[in-house]
Amino acid sequence: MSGSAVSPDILAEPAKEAEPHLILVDGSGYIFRAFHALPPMTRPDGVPVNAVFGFTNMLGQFLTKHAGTHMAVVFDASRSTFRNQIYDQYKAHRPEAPPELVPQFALIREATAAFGVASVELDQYEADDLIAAYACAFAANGGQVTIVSSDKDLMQLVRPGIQLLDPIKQKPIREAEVFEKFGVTPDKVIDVQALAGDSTDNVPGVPGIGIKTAAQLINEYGDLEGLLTAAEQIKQPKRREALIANAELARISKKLVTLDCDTPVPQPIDALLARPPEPGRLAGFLREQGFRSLLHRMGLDGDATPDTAPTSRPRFVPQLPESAPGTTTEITPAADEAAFGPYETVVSAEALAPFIAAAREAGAMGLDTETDALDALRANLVGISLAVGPGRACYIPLRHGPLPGNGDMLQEAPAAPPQMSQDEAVALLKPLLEDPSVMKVLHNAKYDLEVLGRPEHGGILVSPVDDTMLISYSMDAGRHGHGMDELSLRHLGHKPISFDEVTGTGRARIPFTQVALDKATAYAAEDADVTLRLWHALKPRLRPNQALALYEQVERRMVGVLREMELAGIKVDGAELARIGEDFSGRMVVLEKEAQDLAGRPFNVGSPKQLGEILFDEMKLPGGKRGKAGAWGTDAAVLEDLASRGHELPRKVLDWRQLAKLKSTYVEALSAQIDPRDRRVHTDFAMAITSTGRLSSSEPNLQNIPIRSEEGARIRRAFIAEPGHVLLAADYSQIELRLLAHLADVPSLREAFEKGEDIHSRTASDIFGLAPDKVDKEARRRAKTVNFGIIYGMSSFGLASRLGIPAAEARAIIDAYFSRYPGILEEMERLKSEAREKGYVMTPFGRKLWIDGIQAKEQARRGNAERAAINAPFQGGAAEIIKRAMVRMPLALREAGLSARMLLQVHDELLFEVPDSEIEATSEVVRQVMESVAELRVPLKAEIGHGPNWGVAH
DNA sequence: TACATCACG
DNA sequence: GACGTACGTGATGTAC
Repeated sequence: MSGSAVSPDILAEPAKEAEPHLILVDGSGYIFRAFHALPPMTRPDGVPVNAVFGFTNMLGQFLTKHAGTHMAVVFDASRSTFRNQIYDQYKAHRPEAPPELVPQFALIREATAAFGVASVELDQYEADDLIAAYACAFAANGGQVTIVSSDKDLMQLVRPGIQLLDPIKQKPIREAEVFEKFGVTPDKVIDVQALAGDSTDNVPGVPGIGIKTAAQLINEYGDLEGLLTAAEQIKQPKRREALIANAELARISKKLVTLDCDTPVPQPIDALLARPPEPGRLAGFLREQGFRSLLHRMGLDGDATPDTAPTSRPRFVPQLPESAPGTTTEITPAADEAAFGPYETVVSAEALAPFIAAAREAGAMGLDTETDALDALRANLVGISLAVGPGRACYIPLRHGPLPGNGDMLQEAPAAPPQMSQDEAVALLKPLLEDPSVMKVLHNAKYDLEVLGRPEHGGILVSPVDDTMLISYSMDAGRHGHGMDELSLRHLGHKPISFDEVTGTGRARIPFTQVALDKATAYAAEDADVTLRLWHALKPRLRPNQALALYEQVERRMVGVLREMELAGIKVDGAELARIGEDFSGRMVVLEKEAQDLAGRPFNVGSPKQLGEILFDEMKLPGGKRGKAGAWGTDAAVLEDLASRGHELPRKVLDWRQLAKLKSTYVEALSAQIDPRDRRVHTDFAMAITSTGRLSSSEPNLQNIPIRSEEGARIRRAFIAEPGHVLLAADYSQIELRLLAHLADVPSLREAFEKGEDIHSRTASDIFGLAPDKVDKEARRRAKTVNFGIIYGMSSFGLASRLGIPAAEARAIIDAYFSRYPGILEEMERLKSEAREKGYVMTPFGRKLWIDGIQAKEQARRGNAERAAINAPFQGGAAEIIKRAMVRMPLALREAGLSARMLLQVHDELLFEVPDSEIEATSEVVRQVMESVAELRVPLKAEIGHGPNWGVAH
């Protein structure tokens, strides 16, 4: 694909997306623990529910702390399994399930579903067998697997990619822990169990041999068969006799304890994809069971949980309501209020080791990188900071140079301070940063992951990752900014040292490489410390705010997807841009001269102020309006109006402005952004800027490349595909209007979308009372304006000014619209009152969007907020849909064996670079993913085109 | 640095 | 009776 023609150090890395992670919960373990740990409880109707309560509580707790890309709770389906055919005594003395537990099994499956988690079970197989099958398959495909169980029988599955998590101790069980328990490596566990047997499961084993002896024998003879073959030579007579006499029993035992990776599975792995919880279903379930305390604890018992005051901190949810008062897991004051610094500057492996050990011990760490630029694709790594607990953080400088200013011309050049080499630091840190059992917490992870993933920085693929910026954004979009300093002040009551304080500003700013190590450490280590503390403060809020699924399944997965897109960039034909620029320059010279001749004097055509004075003071043209600064308004609408009245000057200025805009922004600035290494431009997608859930794009902004005018389209045609490739553009058709038809459930609009009709023509027919074949261009144009205006909360005044018609006429059109489309007016009113009462509105997928100013006393400000509230669910819902498509796209393409790269997202459009031979297949995969990503009352439709450049693809 | 303007969805 | 009037972004040039 196109990568072959570009610089390998940028693009050589294969597409890697958010790390697949499967969590398998051993349901039976949870159930029996809950049942025996809790006193009897019944619902009002007498159904026993203590196990249901305990299970629900434990699963809820678990989900506040863990999430994977895939997840399932695995249950035992029946008492009788294939093992009873091998050995009829297997688990024979297990008592029947207590009668009070029996009716709870079904409710527990219901609870699982209410959390949006898959249940898995299969007749004739134990949960352990299914766990083995899924774990093996998932790990074999390169995924990470966590099995939540304390069942030692599962320890045989531990290997790279598969670990156990003890649900009681919350402790990972890996090879070291298995060895501690069985005295052998995980792959030999079944041989040890075959010899030692298991009285609780009635696995016979060899009498007289326990785990210790078994481990010793297996380590000596390799495996069970090796041992049985050599049994004759064993010195101890008793042991020898026992082994010879019970060889067959040992073989049967091995079969009983062996978990077969080839066990049939009842559902494909895809069915285990972590799903968003269904809004209301969990609350409904909890209410049905009468679990009021859980409703409350999960924040499902009323309206929005108000944000905490700026300096107070959210608390962890107590682990169990039954635990004695005061024994909850709230942050202790000591840990909570640890000082921010002093921090350690680490310049040796010896000094780094305790931090690495502490990170592994804690299972989570804060991470931050310092660089010498903001552009992640060019920046050099200057240092790394780690945090392992509140106040426990360090900075590892790597590329700090000598301090400026203290060099003496007569002496030798000043030396750089002693530091670890990057190679040494990477060698020590890479295993930790890639360790699936240690959570790495970053703020704006995309940036650091881009820096650390570059080959010259060790190609570190940090995983797993949490991002405090995205955690905050998932809950609080529109409410405030999500920069670290702001969140620290808001949630930790602490103002971190600012970057400007460390490097200076303006001309005096020095690169981070020139910052003295003590200052650099105070700043950098604090950022890692703050990040980790923010994680502790914010992550537990996700579930009670119903934002966990959004974060885990959408926002967090977008990090890797966007990283790949930014890395890929898009090729721009610089020579073509230069030709366009020449053409525009020549025409601007002519227009400028003509404008000045018409004005009667020279003036700066680019100055709205001078233009206003000429038009309204000197030429005395009518219709001038002053802006808030007292200057005449001269924007395009004003100039168009003047031009339509026959004045020549405004047209010249309009034409000049268009060319000036295109030339400065899209010819000159864009050309300067082309990376000489690959002749591509690499944008930076901001994930937590907008108030609606949209992305934004900057440096350069590739979401506002011209298209509407012919001059603009020339620019777009300078975005090209590599040789042998095309650009493929896929647009969601009318996505916001589809959301309107869905949300307000408008019959006529729904029908038009079902039938694939032109929606604006349908609206024209409906509101102007025209037969479908009588709808002309003008009627359609007006209907289109109304359709979009509705989504923006437009008033009759606004419609009148857009259409150039009297306000009364506009009023009549809007009235016709609302009466012909019942439900829309109600929906608009509902959104306004929801915003007023709760402070936020919701997208159809459950993202809360906070509306700033909705309570304002000033009518103007409040009006703005009300229109924002009306628009937010549509804009935000559309953003949600395309993000879901984006996180599914890389896997879908890979599974289809396609090498297309996703390059850009422009709100309702995805742009791909596709090998010529894969155009058709890619189109189908893209269409399938985009159209199936949400189930609305109307179909989703993607329109797809392709060509050698972006203009043609569209 | 604030404002006006205009490129996009 | 006055007020303001279609949502969301980012980049540029002018003027202060």
